[in-house]
Amino acid sequence: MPEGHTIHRAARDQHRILVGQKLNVSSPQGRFSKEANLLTGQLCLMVEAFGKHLLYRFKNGHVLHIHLGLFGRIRMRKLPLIEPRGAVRIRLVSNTHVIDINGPTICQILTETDVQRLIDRIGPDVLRSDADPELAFNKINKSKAPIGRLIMDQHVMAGIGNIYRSEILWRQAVHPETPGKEIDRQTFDRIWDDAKALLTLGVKRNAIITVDGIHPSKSRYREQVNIFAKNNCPTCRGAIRRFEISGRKTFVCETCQPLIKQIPRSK
DNA sequence: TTGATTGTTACCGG
DNA sequence: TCCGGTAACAATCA
Repeated sequence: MPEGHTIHRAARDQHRILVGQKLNVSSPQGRFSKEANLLTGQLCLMVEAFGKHLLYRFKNGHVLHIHLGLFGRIRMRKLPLIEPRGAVRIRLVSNTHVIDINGPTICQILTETDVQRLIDRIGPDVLRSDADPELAFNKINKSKAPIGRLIMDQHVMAGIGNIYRSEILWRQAVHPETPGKEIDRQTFDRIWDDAKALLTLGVKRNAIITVDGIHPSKSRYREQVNIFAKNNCPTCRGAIRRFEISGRKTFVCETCQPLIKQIPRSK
């Protein structure tokens, strides 16, 4: 179940394991052989994440850029090597572990210039300590686009995916169709802080947990959510409305997240 | 076999 | 220029 938080989680774990080691890099299906050849035998200096983008920095200046997209996933296990499972595009092997990356939409080598362009392109990442929420608020504050679109727009702020958007807005009692410019600073801060807290928890538990005080489910899907793909609101038991924003399913409890009407102009 | 999916980008028209 | 819609791509599972 890859998503923003999983990527950060992977970055953090792999950071510990890959950094300071020369990696054996291969492309079991041959699709990224060129990238693998450029990296194999190179010393890994750093692994970091910007939003949902993962960067592996190597001593020779090459940067491996991975984005998992909708279907990609990363698996890490201890040696010994086993047969690649599914469509493994690239395999990173240290002296203790193997990391298989399946189905990324992006798997490429970047130069430092490319990296800077990437970082400039995306908004502040709620999970990074160097993130400046001001940048996100300034964009939201000027936009009449719905907040449900804006908080998931990685150019505005980075890290939130489709499940978290419905969950965060429900938790903060904000209707997803509220225009960005009607979100005041205090409300924005609540959204930002909640996103940060939920994504941090997600990284820690490696599952999307948005219900307070609950642990990952033991079932196949470990997620624990309030309204995403649910029929009834856990608070008021009312029906959850589902509709699309930016072509993605969104969930809202119209009772607990009323759409605040514009204040009529006074004459 | 079909449909759905925790994402992003390019492109086009208004 | 900005905004919204659509297609394309990716892999897996029920």
